[in-house]
Amino acid sequence: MSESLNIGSVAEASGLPAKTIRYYESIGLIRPAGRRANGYRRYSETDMRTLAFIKRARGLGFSVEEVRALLDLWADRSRRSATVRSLATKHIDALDCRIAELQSMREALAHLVKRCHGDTRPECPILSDLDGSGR
Amino acid sequence: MSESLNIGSVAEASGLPAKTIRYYESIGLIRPAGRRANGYRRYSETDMRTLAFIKRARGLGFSVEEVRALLDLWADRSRRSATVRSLATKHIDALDCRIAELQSMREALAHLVKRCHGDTRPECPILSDLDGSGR
DNA sequence: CTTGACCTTCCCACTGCTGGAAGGTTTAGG
DNA sequence: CCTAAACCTTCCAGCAGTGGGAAGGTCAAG
Repeated sequence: MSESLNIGSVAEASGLPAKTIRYYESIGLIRPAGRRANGYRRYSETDMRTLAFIKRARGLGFSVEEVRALLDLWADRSRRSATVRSLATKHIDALDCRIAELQSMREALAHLVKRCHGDTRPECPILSDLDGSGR
Repeated sequence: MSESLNIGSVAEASGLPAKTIRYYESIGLIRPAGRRANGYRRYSETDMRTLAFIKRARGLGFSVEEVRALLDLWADRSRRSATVRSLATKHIDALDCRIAELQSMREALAHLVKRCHGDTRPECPILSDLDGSGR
């Protein structure tokens, strides 16, 4: 067992495109993969777990830099859970911020749409609002 | 009146950085500004209104391409308000989509944070979840 | 006359990939 | 045995939407 895998196999297994894996290697997010005699990258089960970790962290919206920090913590047996928690909490705040921003756009726009007839006439409160001749 | 303005003045008045205004010109979002004898860009009140329009549309989260379409509609006296409305509605859908995405990240992460002690010990449900050894 | 605030163009950096070109390798089928 | 497909490799370029900064021209105040 523990047969080593080509990039296509880890890609499929981890859910990350091969391109993305190479990219992660190029920016030093993961260690350079070992190579076979023919130059192909060789991955282990451990590498696969790392990639799956990254995929999940990205899925929670962590930036690549944050993932880097999480990977360090993951590897650090003497970490404090408080450090991880604070990183996560900061990220939640950022998400809340972004959500609030989008919601306020959404509300403003929904309000304008409600007042637009949406027919064949050119009069449109959406455009009126945008050009400052609001109302 | 109608004195013409330098880029710095329209920038301040419209709220868009001068860099951004030049960028919008370079991608053809706005028409190339006229030039003074010394090569400086020259802007009119009309240009200012256009820039303010763009700024507001961007503030509602419309992409530059969407803004391009909105500008066309704005200039089109025979437009149908239905066209504008449908563009805006599509954008609201996109916002809703993005908001839902961020909220589901937020929820998932908040759930993990709640279960993390956040103390000096290394055990951390956040990392456990990320590496797939959840629970 | 000099200083500083403008303006110009240019090119690079960022985030996080994604696509494509040009080429080497391996494998399955005829 | 040959070919075609499906892998893999590297490198280069691009997306959005700016921001930063270099290197230089211009203009108004003191």
